Amino acid sequence: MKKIISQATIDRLPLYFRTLRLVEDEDMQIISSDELGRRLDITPEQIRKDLATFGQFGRKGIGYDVHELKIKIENILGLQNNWRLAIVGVGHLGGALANYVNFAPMGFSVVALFDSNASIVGSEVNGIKINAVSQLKRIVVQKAVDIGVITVPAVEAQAVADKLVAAGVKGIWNFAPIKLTVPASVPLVNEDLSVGLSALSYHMSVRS
Amino acid sequence: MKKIISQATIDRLPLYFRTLRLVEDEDMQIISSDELGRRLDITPEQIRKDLATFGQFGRKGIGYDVHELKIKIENILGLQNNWRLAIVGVGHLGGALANYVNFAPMGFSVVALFDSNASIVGSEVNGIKINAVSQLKRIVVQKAVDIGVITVPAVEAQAVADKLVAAGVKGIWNFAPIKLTVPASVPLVNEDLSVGLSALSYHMSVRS
DNA sequence: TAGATTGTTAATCGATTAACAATC
DNA sequence: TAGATTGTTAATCGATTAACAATC
Repeated sequence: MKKIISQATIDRLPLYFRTLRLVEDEDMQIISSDELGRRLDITPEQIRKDLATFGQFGRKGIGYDVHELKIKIENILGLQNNWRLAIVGVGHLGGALANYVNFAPMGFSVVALFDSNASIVGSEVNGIKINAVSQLKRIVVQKAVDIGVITVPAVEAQAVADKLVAAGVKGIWNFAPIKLTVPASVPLVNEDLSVGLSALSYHMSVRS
Repeated sequence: MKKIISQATIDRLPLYFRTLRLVEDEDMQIISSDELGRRLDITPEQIRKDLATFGQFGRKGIGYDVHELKIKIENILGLQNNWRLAIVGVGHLGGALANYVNFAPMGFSVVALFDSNASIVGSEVNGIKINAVSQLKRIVVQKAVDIGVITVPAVEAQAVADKLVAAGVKGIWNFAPIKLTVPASVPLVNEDLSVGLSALSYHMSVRS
């Protein structure tokens, strides 16, 4: 599974995955690139190209087996690993993520919460206890956390990232609006809300 | 301001904007593409290319005026419009966005909340009253809402989008994991958390 | 068979990187 | 002046689109 897949393709795979889950629930057995494309506003050529990147398992003249393709994409994305998340920073956003219902169908589960605010340490969110950040390393190891989610203010984010890396997480999902520096061995994805909102503002402006 | 700017460039502008705000706070007057690039992990060539898209206002041998560039990017992105947001769906995520502190420095303000759950209608979040969805059109007009933020479950998202469009919003920011159909005249930006998290999963998998 | 649809190659398009003249 | 740095052109790289043979 070491084949290089372009980031653009990787970013479309979860859309295919989600749609395949939906059509599987509709008891559809086979789907064409055309139908999949219609449901996602992506050209069928693009979809076939993306899928061809990691093998050929469509049937000419027929289409793709929905279940088989779903499992295949799940494995390409590594979702079958059932990654375990720890959220650092249980403010409004961290709390919302601790309750986020769309993680489960993708195989992610939140197993630990951390906050530096002593007044909320010890309480629970969605049945998960909030721990002090001082306990981060111990609990990350104990709970076998794979992914650290950073939802602290920007000024604290780098320190949290450092702690997560030291504790041995395998990846970081950062919501703080700041550039983080982590070892190349630890994949980092930034979820920057200001980017999408600014793009929206731009498109609204040029149109008026 | 009708010049076409590539989406890739548009998506980097908010990063430049944020960094310029920071360095302005550090009382830096002038910044080079090199320094800006170092702070963002973007090559200086890329930055100069992006900025050159909408005019020339750097000084050769010197760099860019921090304040001037900040204002320029703010105007390109249309942030000076001080867009007014309405959030539809005050669950965990909608509630978190109603409290999100990073909107204000970019000129966005949340002016209305809506939810279909009668048991929370009438209560307040961050000092903003939650209204019934049945009041959406009236209140969107009354409060001069520009942007509709969709944080309802996927199955309800299209209906909410239709209502927002009918009420006359100028743009939609969608957090529901589903493809929405809106008129081409209404810019739509999807904030899909599963994309980033899946990409993280992928990178963690290929590395192990 | 005829119609449908994939997988793949070739063509096009667009974005990034490199290079460097202009100039502060 | 010499050193620094922009703005722009050219070269490269990568992604999307088009076309179509293969084949169910």
